[in-house]
Amino acid sequence: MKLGQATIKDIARELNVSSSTVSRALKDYPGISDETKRRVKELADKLNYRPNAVALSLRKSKSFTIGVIIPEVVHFFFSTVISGIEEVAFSNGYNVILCQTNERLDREKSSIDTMLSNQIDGLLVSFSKETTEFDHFSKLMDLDFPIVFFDRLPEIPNAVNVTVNDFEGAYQAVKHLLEQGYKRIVHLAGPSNLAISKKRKEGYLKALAEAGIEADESLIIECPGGNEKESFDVTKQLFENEKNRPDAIFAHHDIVAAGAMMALKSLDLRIPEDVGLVGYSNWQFSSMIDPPLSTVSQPGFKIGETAITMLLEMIDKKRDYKSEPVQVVLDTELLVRKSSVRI
Amino acid sequence: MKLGQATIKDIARELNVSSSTVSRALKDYPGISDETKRRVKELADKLNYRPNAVALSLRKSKSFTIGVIIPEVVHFFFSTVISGIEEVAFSNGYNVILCQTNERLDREKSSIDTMLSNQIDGLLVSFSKETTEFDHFSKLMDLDFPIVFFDRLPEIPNAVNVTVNDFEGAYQAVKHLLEQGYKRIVHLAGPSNLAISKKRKEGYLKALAEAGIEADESLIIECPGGNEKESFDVTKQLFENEKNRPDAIFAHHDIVAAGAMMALKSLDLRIPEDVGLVGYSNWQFSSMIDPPLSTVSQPGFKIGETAITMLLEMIDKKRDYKSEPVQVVLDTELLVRKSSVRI
DNA sequence: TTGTATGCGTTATCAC
DNA sequence: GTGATAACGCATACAA
Repeated sequence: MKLGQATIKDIARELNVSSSTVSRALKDYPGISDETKRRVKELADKLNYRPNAVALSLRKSKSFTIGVIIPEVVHFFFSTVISGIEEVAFSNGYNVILCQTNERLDREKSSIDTMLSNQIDGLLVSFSKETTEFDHFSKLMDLDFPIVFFDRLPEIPNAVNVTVNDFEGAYQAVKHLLEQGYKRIVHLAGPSNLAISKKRKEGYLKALAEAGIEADESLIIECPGGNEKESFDVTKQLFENEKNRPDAIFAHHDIVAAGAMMALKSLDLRIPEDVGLVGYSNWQFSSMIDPPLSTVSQPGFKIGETAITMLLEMIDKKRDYKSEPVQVVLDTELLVRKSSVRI
Repeated sequence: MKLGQATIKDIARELNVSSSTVSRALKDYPGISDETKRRVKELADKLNYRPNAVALSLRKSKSFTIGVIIPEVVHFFFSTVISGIEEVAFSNGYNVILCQTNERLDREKSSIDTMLSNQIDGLLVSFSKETTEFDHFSKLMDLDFPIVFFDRLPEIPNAVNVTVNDFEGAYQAVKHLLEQGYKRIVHLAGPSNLAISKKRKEGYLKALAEAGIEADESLIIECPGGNEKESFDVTKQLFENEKNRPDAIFAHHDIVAAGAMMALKSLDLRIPEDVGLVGYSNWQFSSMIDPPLSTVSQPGFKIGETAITMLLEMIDKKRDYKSEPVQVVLDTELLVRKSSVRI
């Protein structure tokens, strides 16, 4: 702070009343004369009085601030989630403190520490790729501190969380490819330590199994980096050899799909005629590339909205999430575009 | 807050010393016996003591929190800026409170109010498209409240700000198109009330003038919405008629360029052979579309870094920005890709 | 209808 | 070396 902000005391002094009177007048407490109220409010207005939220936090042991831990802000999906969080927070009078971990565990831990120092009322978390043990979260949960996880699921019993149905999303995507007549479908998978990656892989496997196709482990390739270059290289190598060449790709991520698409083009393979392609996440660019990329859309904004709504309920103790833990699973939507339609 | 956090008082009570002693011991003040220090620190550790930043804020009239006002989080450029801000803030022990205005003035004003209530130490602002008067900012600046504007420049004398050289960026882009032999260059411009839009238009005009080409007002079309659909429609109409058809487009924004690209394709015009295309901002998708889009890249991360670094200097009064106002202008970079290269 | 006293957690000032 | 006290801004239990 910096501004010579007027306080309740200033108003009280000027009006020759006590600070309690001013405090009560400002909040329309019963038992204050209309005349006093009028004078107080008038002066408050004139002095541009603004309650000091910090003092209030201290007094009430409540800060109306929630912390958000996110791996990377520069990520279409996450920025959408943040947007949803911010909307609901704002309209409920809450502030949002944002920390990005850059996928690092130490950042995650120290960010949480700072936020706790700042007396946040609750925490929304999508933890880092490095996070494999969850003590720093479960300790807090044991103390009844409100936490809602989103997108990435911790291995903590009864953790309240919001995710999308990754299994179903992947299943639908691969089923769609099969219906289009593709047979040898590659899966460019995510880092195997993330639950979302596992779920997507399982969905892929289920669709194959249902179609009576035996899964070929050599067609499941991990692309943990999630950048174009990585999947470009992987794809190029995989499709170079004409013999027994795959005819479709299900990528765990649109960026990965984009890299694959470039690799296919560099090999003069046509999409969707020669190779079908489906991504994941519906990044903003996906509809703009050529051919437009089929993808599984995750409701990022809604994830954010849902997560913070639940968090606020926990904070206000409107619902007892302790006795009735909640796992919300939101539906994905398969967006069929040109890259996977050949019939 | 929520956790039954240990306070200095708790430690004092348990150790039968006064809170002042504990406070001093924890901060290695001189004049405290090593023995006491040891005992205090040990217990603090055991109780997982964490200083209450809210109490500190109140005491010190300083919150180590800065506010960020941004039009939209879901915007590649802005998310990059936020990322830069967050990095520097974190490493300097500052928190970031984020508010998005959704390009609305009322949101902007009320967000600032809440943030001020929360005793932020300073403000980073990219104001909304609706903002045409700047009293709500200049009032604060008159009171010496630290504000740094970025990307969008307010009409306030001596406002400290960080922008990119939009004039030069646009100039380079159009010059490049001219060098490639394009002659009738359309400018899909941004909202005319934003300084950045004006600058880009001026750069466009200068490049034309230098090449001895007279500007044709009918080739400058405003696309204030900045979405694909808008520019798709505009472009389609503009290029439908073969007679006197333009042969290049300089869009104020990659999304706008993407819409234009789709329109050109729908008219079976080839890029870059028939029509050259350059965008602005280097969105993540720009390198992945077909053909890859030439664009003017803005150093978003660096803008964020620079803006907050200056803000922290203002807060710490390391430099007197009042007597020596600063306008930092960062360079853009023209990324030449396929969409604009025909020779 | 209004005022007084106290405390939220911390630290600066003065005292011993 | 250490302790008591006051203050940051506000709300509230208790008095009057």
